[in-house]
Amino acid sequence: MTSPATSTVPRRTQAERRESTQTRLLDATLACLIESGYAGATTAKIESRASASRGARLHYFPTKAALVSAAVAHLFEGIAARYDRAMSEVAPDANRFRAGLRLLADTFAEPAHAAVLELFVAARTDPELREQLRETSARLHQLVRMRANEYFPNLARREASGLLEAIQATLSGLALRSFVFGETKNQDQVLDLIEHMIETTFDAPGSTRRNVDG
Amino acid sequence: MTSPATSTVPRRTQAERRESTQTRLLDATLACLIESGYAGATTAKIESRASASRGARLHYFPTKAALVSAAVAHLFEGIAARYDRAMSEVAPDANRFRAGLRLLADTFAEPAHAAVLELFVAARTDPELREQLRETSARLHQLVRMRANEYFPNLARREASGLLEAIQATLSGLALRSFVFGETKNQDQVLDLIEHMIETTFDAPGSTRRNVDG
DNA sequence: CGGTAAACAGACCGGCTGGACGGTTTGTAG
DNA sequence: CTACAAACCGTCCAGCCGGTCTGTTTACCG
Repeated sequence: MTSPATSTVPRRTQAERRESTQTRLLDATLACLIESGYAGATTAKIESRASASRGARLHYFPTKAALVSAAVAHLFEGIAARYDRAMSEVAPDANRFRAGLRLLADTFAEPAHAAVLELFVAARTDPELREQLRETSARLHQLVRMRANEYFPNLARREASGLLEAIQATLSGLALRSFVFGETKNQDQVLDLIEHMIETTFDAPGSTRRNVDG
Repeated sequence: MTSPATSTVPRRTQAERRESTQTRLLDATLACLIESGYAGATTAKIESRASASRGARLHYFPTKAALVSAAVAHLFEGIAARYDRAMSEVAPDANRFRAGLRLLADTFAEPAHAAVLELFVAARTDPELREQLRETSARLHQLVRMRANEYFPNLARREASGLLEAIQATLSGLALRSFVFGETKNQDQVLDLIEHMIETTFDAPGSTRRNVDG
């Protein structure tokens, strides 16, 4: 752009280089987290995977905590975006509650959630990381709640208060087992069951509410 | 026993010393796991907490993996025993399903379960530990299922198939959040809700079953 | 252009972790 | 009471992890 390409190097601008290196480092951090766990995600591995030098990483993230913190934000940003997009793509004619539940289950099942799991468990014994996660996870939770209220307004009623938390807990628990042992055979069965239970509870004639669907 | 107590030392037998040291090491391993997480549970910390020397630990557990493996068995043994005892103490006159659920929730909330969590997550990226856990956790799961079938036979019916897994997943997910952030305020609310949902689903007049209670 | 600062590179070091290993104490059998 | 084995002790060492630091390249501004 600013000068003729005298060499094979594309001659990127500073902002481009900066952005590229940072993103590579953050993505590499998450990949290592998923692949090797929190303890196994050493700075050397991350730098190597990101094709960045020790100095480069240090230039942007002076400490490992800073790197991981930034990666957390990066991760939740991606999860929120994907979740948001998936929710808005739910077919309006189909059983929306069912579709929404499956979509949520899918986001909990994707590999990126393994990184969330690693970070949560690591945060249990790391105050600094915990505070970082508390804030970021609260934001994500609020997004989920907003979307849920928007798509399934009846879930916001007090009779169903705690239902969203219960669903998240269940999906989180299912994800834990599947991540460790790769057991997915019971997953659909369990999903069908809780779906059935929710519909029975909140659609029953004698119940306080008519329908969980929006 | 074999000789007069010439000194203040109780003069323990070999088997006693052996048992004592091993138990101290295993308990210390679990305590460190709960307190510092898997990565933070170093052999030095464990030895120090167990008041055992490096050599003593090495004598019984040649490697850290051996120590952790033994600790896993020790842990699940304890959990199973406590769980078993708690289940058998459920008052037969009270609402047994409700009591059983609360009891199960309690076992998931106790600190020992934090060690389970650490081990599960560590096992995700450690094949050796994973195999060790798979077997042990399958045994525990089977115990829970047996007790559940024994106390609440209606849960074993096919209409409720997967309910036990769903409950375990939910409690596990709730425990995760509470261990990291210490949030317990929503816990009772969620418990009430799923209890209500289960009763509504399986006690409803139009339902296939009458009562979840035994 | 030329100079400055940002982006990047890699050698170096302190600290820690876990294992090996020779030596010491304690229990028990003959 | 003595000899052997099990239980136990603590130092040493190789390897790794993460951070500091000095040097080099690249982009941008005047």
